Amino acid sequence: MMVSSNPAGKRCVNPPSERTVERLSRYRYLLHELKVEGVGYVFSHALAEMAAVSAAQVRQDMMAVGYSGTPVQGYEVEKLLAALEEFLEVPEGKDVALVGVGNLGLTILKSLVEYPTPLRLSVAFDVDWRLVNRQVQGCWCYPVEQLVAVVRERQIPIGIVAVPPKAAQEVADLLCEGGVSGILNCAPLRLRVPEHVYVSNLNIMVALEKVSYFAHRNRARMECPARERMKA
Amino acid sequence: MMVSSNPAGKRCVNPPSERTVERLSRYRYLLHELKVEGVGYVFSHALAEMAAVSAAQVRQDMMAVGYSGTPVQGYEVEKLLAALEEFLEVPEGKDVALVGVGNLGLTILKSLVEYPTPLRLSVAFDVDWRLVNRQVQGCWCYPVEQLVAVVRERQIPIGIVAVPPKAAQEVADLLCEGGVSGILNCAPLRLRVPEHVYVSNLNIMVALEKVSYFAHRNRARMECPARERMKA
DNA sequence: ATGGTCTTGTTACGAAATTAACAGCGTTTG
DNA sequence: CAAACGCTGTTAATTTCGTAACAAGACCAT
Ligand SMILES: NC(=O)c1ccc[n+]([C@@H]2O[C@H](COP(=O)([O-])OP(=O)(O)OC[C@H]3O[C@@H](n4cnc5c(N)ncnc54)[C@H](O)[C@@H]3O)[C@@H](O)[C@H]2O)c1
Ligand SMILES: NC(=O)c1ccc[n+]([C@@H]2O[C@H](COP(=O)([O-])OP(=O)(O)OC[C@H]3O[C@@H](n4cnc5c(N)ncnc54)[C@H](O)[C@@H]3O)[C@@H](O)[C@H]2O)c1
Repeated sequence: MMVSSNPAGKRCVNPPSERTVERLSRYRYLLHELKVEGVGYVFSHALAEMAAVSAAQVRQDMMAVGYSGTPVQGYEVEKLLAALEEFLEVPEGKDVALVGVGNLGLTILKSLVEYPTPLRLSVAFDVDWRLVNRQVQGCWCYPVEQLVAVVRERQIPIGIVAVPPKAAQEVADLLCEGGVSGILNCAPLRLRVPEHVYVSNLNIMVALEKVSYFAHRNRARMECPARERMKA
Repeated sequence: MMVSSNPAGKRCVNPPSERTVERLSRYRYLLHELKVEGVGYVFSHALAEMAAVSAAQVRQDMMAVGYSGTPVQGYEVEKLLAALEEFLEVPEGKDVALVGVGNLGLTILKSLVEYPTPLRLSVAFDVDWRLVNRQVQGCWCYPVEQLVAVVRERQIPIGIVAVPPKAAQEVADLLCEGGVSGILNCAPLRLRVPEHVYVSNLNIMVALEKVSYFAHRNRARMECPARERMKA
């Protein structure tokens, strides 16, 4: 028994899926909120309610983390939060580089400073001379020509691509050359990167069109006996 | 044979999953790009490459749409695009209401006007008196007090919640009272809505933390024989 | 103390989604 | 004209995912 709780090599057993990690990230945020509110313990079904998942899902996810709660009192908020933070920990470092300080870039920059995450947006890059060589929201903005050097020097492991689509691939190449191992891509195209670099794509429009589709569909569900969904 | 191609009641057969609709939305964008570039035909594996999915996945998705390509030439870009647009069509209307014209709201507003989608951001709402009763990016911004009336009057089916977390539930209640059937929620909490209202949550931080986790994990994959991924 | 009532941890099952395989059919080429 | 090739449409298989069910354990009331 007691899987996935070996102190050192935890990440070789039971590799969690992307979905699982997404949920763990949400749990972490919710637990942070609970801690701020002074809540000491939380049940799996309460956490499930907050995260819009099932209680069984929460418990199974906790199994992946390796944290055990006490049967009747539930999970101790602080302990579980600490366990999650350790599980999501990045040995490589918590620094993030933002490329493209436009509308979206600035939004991300601003929201990262107030979001409770170990990740820290350390540096930003842009081509616009009006934006570079100055502090933006407590984050220094370099000209993009210095990207490779700075990212390599500071060993920044993660980059955010928030530039227009035409410049996205070029910027991604620079980030990879600088040695990042993960990229959050906000441009609506597929980035071509070396195999060891992980890429996640973010597209608000896709999310919006999904809402559009299912909004209509859900309303018409009384005339068409689709399977039940939205269980709350 | 020939499933899911009944002209009128298409959406009662083979209900597509959320994942499927997300992919269809991406295909639609990619096909739009191809059309602009003057490309006439596209193969399933080419589209798959662009969308970062498998060719079999593309073909199966096309089956859900009900569009058939020609065996050797592939899919006709314009025809397939039209089929996708018809499939994703919303009989209720294409109007979207944005609530909260702050950093994120403005970003969405600006990017929606240049993104090729049938959805149109018709109206915006905010509490800030400096933002309301004027045009923002070609979109009129009302005070939030008029939300229910305007949304109901214009029968707007979709709302975007881009306000601070503390105001999110309140705003969602107003949207539901106005009669929307779908909400894109950008606040990091679960909205409580009537059962017939579809909600999709968007959280950039979760995406970023996912990148953080798997970035580290992928780089260490040569010492730990995880299953192969990122197949390109 | 002890029985009852809650929880969690874990296993097993069912559903869903992705991948693989193959038959059908234009197109093209010799 | 025939035959081989290449891509699609569809079905089948596999793998992944989520849920349900249940044994074990802590607390509480009596
Ligand atoms: N994922 C989404 O849902 C979503 C939403 C909005 C925007 N976007 C995308 O995000 C990207 C940025 O959008 P935006 O609205 O912030 O655009 P923007 O024009 O406001 O900002 C782009 C910034 O990138 C900078 N830039 C341009 N070329 C550069 C280069 N080669 N190197 C470094 N910096 C460079 C520009 O100077 C500008 O500051 C676009 O690709 C857009 O499609 C995505
Ligand atoms: N999903 C993400 O990844 C992501 C990223 C950034 C921000 N956010 C979230 O989006 C929301 C907005 O972020 P932001 O950076 O744009 O904040 P912001 O403060 O810049 O903008 C909020 C806007 O909402 C308006 N507002 C406040 N209360 C309102 C009310 N009751 N009715 C109508 N309007 C109201 C404010 O006047 C302001 O214009 C926040 O909940 C934030 O957490 C999410």
